[in-house]
Amino acid sequence: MNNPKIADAFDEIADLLEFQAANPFRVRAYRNAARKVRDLSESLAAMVDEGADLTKLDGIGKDLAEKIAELTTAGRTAMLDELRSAVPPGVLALLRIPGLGPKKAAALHKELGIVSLEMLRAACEEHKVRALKGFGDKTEEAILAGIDFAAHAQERVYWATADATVQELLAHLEGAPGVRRLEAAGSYRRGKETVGDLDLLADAPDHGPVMDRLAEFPGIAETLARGDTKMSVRLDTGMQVDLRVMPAESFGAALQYFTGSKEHNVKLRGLAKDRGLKVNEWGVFRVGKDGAEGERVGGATEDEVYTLLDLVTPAPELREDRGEFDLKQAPKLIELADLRGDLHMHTTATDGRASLREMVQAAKDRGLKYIAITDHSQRVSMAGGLTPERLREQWREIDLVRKEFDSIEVLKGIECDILERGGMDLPDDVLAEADWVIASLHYGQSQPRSQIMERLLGAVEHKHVSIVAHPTGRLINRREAYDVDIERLVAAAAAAGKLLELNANPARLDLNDQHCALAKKHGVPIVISSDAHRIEGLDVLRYGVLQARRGGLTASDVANTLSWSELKKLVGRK
DNA sequence: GCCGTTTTCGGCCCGACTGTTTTCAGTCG
Repeated sequence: MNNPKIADAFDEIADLLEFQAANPFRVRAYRNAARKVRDLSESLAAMVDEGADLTKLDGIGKDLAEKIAELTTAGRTAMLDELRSAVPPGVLALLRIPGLGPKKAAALHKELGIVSLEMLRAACEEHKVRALKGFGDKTEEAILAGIDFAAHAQERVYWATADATVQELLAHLEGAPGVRRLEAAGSYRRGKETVGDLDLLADAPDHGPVMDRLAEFPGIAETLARGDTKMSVRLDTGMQVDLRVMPAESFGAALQYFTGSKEHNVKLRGLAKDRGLKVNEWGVFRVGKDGAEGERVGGATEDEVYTLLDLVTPAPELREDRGEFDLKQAPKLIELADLRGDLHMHTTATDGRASLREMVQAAKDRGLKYIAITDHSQRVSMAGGLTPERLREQWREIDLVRKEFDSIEVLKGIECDILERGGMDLPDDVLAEADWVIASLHYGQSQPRSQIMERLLGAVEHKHVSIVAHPTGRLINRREAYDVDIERLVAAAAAAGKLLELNANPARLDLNDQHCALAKKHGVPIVISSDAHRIEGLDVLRYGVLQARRGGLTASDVANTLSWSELKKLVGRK
């Protein structure tokens, strides 16, 4: 059993335990473990095989280590089997309904015997639900409305999609009377690859006008809640937007709090407690001897909050409780302006929509100093992949283009397929002539790990290959990664002096943030590439930069911040 | 269920909002 499956098992255990009203901290232990396992780059199955001490992992104790061993060897754990037999399948679906938590869901199951969304709908329509203690007619109506919502609850959207909505919301709210400051917080501000809902924070003397303004936003489906400081709405797209209106003196504390992540905040508040302080969205407070809230000591800015706890202020992208509390100084993370070249793009020669010259002009317009033209190789027949003859033809065209354009270098590249049986899709003598050779895998994606790794490692060790593109192949929300041993791939790249791509397409973002951190640890340079198939495709680099920042990368960790002549030496091209 | 030079037991972040209640539990983030 692989890491994601183990994480899923722990999450399911947490859900089931919660449903049974188990100790909330025990539930949290399982959720924490699920997250740690998901974040882990090493294969737990391999660690178990090697007899590694899993309790060395943060959040994994004796009990969870045993369950991991059980899951990796037997593919199941007795505890989960027992929980599943105790809770009818379908009951957990109730928890997806907004407003239904474990307590209410358990009451519905216990009192009315409800085991599915369909039964729940019938019970609501027969008004059996409102008769239960703790339920009323409003709850019943909310559940009925929530069933349809839960049935097709949307998944988290790409950061890029969320960004478009955020910009519209901010532009709309800026017009509200009295608004002094406006920020988008939450996972959006942390630059997470997907965003579930939007958190907006406003500094205004009075909450009324700002909330009224939000209510007028075109595309609001309904208002979910509205109080003195907090308002929640749902957009037509299904996305939820939470607005908080806070006074200026609390703005920093509020921004810190609503930026999260949850795990970061839990840790932060624990650290505050150790220091005799309390942190909430209103500020930082001393705690009296009797535990009562004491003097307020700060909270106007985020820096103030962190400084009061003797911490450096981590960039929002780093706030995931993945070591940011140990920072002695804040790293200067990479920025979009640091990128000087783009080394992965397509033209009409294969499946691109813009011609060679159009791509060069568009790249030059965007201030890029060098680009590599990297169309597909012949194996990718659906895209009209290039044979050696057609590739050489394109390179002759590039010779001409080089004379037509100044102030941008155009490199002769290729995105060469790694064949299903292993080996490269073009002969060595052709690859030897290229300035830049990308190796990537498009076919045989469901092969077992051993085969996938043989292909990837073969490419890494190939003398003419510069880099492996979209190394895991995952498509966010759509396709799982190939079965890649990322730890081994990174180690091999380090040994061979090769580079790895961070593909900036919002649907790929491959490598992911944790993989970037792993590459940095091994000293493997990352190249952030657009993989553009049209002119506008060149504009995705910013999403790659966000992902790189989440991995803690600085400009010196990213190879296309170098000039081409520096980068050429790095990859050993003549 | 995890964790620990203050602890191997007793902690484990904190507050807003809603609905169903007459003071609070449940849910959510």
